[in-house]
Amino acid sequence: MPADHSRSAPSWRRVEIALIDTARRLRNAFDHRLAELDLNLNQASLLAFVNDFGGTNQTELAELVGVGRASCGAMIDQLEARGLVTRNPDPHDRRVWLVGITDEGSALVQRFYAVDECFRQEIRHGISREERQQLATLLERLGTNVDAILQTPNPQKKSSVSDRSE
Amino acid sequence: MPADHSRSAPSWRRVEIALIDTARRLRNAFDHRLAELDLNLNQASLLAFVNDFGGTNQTELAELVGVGRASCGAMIDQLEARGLVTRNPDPHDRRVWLVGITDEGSALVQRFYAVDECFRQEIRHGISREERQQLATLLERLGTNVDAILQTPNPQKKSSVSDRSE
DNA sequence: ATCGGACTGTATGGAAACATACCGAACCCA
DNA sequence: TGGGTTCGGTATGTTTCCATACAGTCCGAT
Repeated sequence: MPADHSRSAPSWRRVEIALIDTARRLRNAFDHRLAELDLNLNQASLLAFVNDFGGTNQTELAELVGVGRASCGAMIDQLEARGLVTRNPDPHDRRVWLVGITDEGSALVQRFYAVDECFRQEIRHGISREERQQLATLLERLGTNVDAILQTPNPQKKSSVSDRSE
Repeated sequence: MPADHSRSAPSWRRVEIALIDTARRLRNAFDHRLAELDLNLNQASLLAFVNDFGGTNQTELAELVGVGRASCGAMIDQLEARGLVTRNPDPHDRRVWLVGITDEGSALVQRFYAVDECFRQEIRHGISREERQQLATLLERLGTNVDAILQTPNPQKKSSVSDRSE
């Protein structure tokens, strides 16, 4: 536990780090609760997306969940092996799989919703709706700034040969 | 990029998920910038802690940075191999290493501070000091709730064989 | 003095995610 | 009708982290 932070807040350790740290613990707590369903948060998210949206290809799912295409494929492998989702060929494009939910998967999503509801209730203890709204707004703006940075090549990169064709 | 979220906000996807997602991108952006120093965020944090606090044992460092002891040891191995930190025996306890910073490490921390300053400035674009303060407060409260959950054994655990003796 | 418990650091195996490279399929545009 | 480009999915290797188990050390109770 990060309990005693008497020496843990030097000048450089500010909100951004706290956000990353809180998110990590939040994810751990989420996973902890979802262990009951033998799912982690990403798997549960994927499952819920498939449940809500029906036939979805893997690349889109990867973007929605926030992982790479390879990782997403591996996740689908696992869920498919457990009989929770199915891969159906897209009649219009022989490259893509349309991922669909099974009855069993759908049932598990319902249980996920229940766990999620309970979890969220505990997490939000002492935090008002307005505050959550503010939080969402701030996160949105932060995300915008972050994306701007990620799209910047880099101030000065020092990775060996900087081969830029233009 | 999570760009087009036109279908990415079903009923269950709320603030908590947005927080985790934003934190992930924030971390990526941070690492992206720190690549210039051949450091990731955890390494930089560790280095800064050692720089600010001097002789610190590994377990304490692990808690401060927010990783396990084993991971922390591995990180220190790397930093030590690069001549950025040193392991000195504790005269009072032969189990512990007191991790100290080298001149080279201290110099790198200064560069880290510079990168961090610049990064933070970009990240905070359009976000006022009061809003950051609010954000910090909310994160603090969220963290408290999360810790409460993590300390709860679990509602109903179903982890196969919960063997105690062997 | 010594025994058991608690703690520090390390070794090991495994999970999750990424970046990269690749193959086949689809698309585009002459 | 071709040929180059783009795109979906997968294979591969690496990185990072964790959980567990272990050896060495300290400390307190007896």
